[in-house]
Amino acid sequence: MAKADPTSEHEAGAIRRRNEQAILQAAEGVFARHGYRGASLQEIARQAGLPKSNVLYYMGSKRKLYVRLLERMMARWNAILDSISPEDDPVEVISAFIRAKIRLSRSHPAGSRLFASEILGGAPFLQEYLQGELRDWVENRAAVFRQWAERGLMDPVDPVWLIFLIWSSTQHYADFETQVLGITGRKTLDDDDLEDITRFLIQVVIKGCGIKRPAGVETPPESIQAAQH
Amino acid sequence: MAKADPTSEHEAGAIRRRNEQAILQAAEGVFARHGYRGASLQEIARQAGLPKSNVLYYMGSKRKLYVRLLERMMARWNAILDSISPEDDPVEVISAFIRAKIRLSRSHPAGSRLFASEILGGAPFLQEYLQGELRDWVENRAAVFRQWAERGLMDPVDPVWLIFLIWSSTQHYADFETQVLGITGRKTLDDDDLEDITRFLIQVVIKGCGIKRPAGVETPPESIQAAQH
DNA sequence: TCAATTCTTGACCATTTGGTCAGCTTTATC
DNA sequence: GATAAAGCTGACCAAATGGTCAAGAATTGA
Repeated sequence: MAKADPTSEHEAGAIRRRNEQAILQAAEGVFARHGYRGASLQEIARQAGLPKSNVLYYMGSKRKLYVRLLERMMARWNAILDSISPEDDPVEVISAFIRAKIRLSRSHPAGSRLFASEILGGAPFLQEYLQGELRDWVENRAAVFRQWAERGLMDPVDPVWLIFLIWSSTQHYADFETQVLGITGRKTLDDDDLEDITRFLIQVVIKGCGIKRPAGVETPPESIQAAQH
Repeated sequence: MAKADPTSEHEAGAIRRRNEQAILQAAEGVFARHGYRGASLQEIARQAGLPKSNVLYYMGSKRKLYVRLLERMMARWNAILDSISPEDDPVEVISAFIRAKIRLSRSHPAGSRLFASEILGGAPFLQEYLQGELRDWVENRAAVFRQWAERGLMDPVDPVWLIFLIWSSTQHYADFETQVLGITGRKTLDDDDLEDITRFLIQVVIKGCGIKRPAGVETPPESIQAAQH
């Protein structure tokens, strides 16, 4: 007797898709919590509601499963990393980036922690990505920031340190949620909290780096109001 | 034949102290890299240059060893968390805190990562600390920040989010060193880099939160110059 | 000097690890 | 309804895990 109900889905490969999804989700949590070595297929299988053999059947090996999760997270990442040009409004760009980053950490907390765990462990599987795509992206942004600084649209801060500042502070609320909750005594961080945090970070970064709108911009859109005061 | 040279040291307990130190140092690195579950006593023993049995002889169990490392790191932590009063100079206090935090992450990177790994894993061993000492400390600081805001010495930002911002950004350079190095293409972060980062963070936080010196302060000390511009 | 204490470590243990595989059942295709 | 393909999984494996222990070696203190 099959445990899964033979419901509606009739498309080919439906079973595979459903089981893979269950495994990926379970694995993301376990890897995030215990790291690559500390995670066990047994626990992943249990959380996915499947026997261990079945996990191996779909994923091949622990390593392949892990790499697949990393790649999925990097893909989400890349979807955010749209490029910018020196002609863009700095206030708008920085605000949008902070917002997007927080939203990503929020919508995929396990993936975010998985990434953090990988980096903590020395990034054995991500060296290439860090030194390739991500590095190019950072240098691209840094170049634009420098042009903004030259045009007086922001203070001449080191663009790389600025990027890392945004990075770390936004990441923090996903990766260290336990710490934030423990210290604040909350049970969860709700959407209002996140909105507060987002506005706070935008305000501090924009004001702290003296980021200005280029001449000719009149009405600041809603999303940035917190940054003016 | 003993492997350790029977040199100078003649004080009682010298052997124990030396071996425990070797074990603790090795273990800090391994736990930081692989997390509690992922770390193996075998590897710790190897890095300490001792047989596994010897590690157990000194530390009792994996769990005890881990807890001991956490406590050691928390003790270092606590040494930084000196209390402040509303009469202090906000600029001075914030700058000193950022500096101290960076210095700690810098001087004990493995311990810092160990802490991060513990939090990522849900802080199973640190719940008490987070909800006790650390929470009290945060609330204490938050109260002072609020008074500063009332006296117009800083913007009325949420003090808790400010503390977390400082926390996360300073921690980042220890925990995510791999990422920073990979992306910047450096081999190491030297003292000059760290000084740059420190000044940048101090500047952004102080300017970004509109933190001012109280009336009556004339000459800003060297350490803060970067924050004025 | 000699007994007491501390230190050292290989052998060993039960359990868990990632992974294989053969044989089964279910689903898809014509 | 038959054949093929995909899905399923318990039994099994070698290796590694945290931990115990006994017996000997080195150090200490009187």
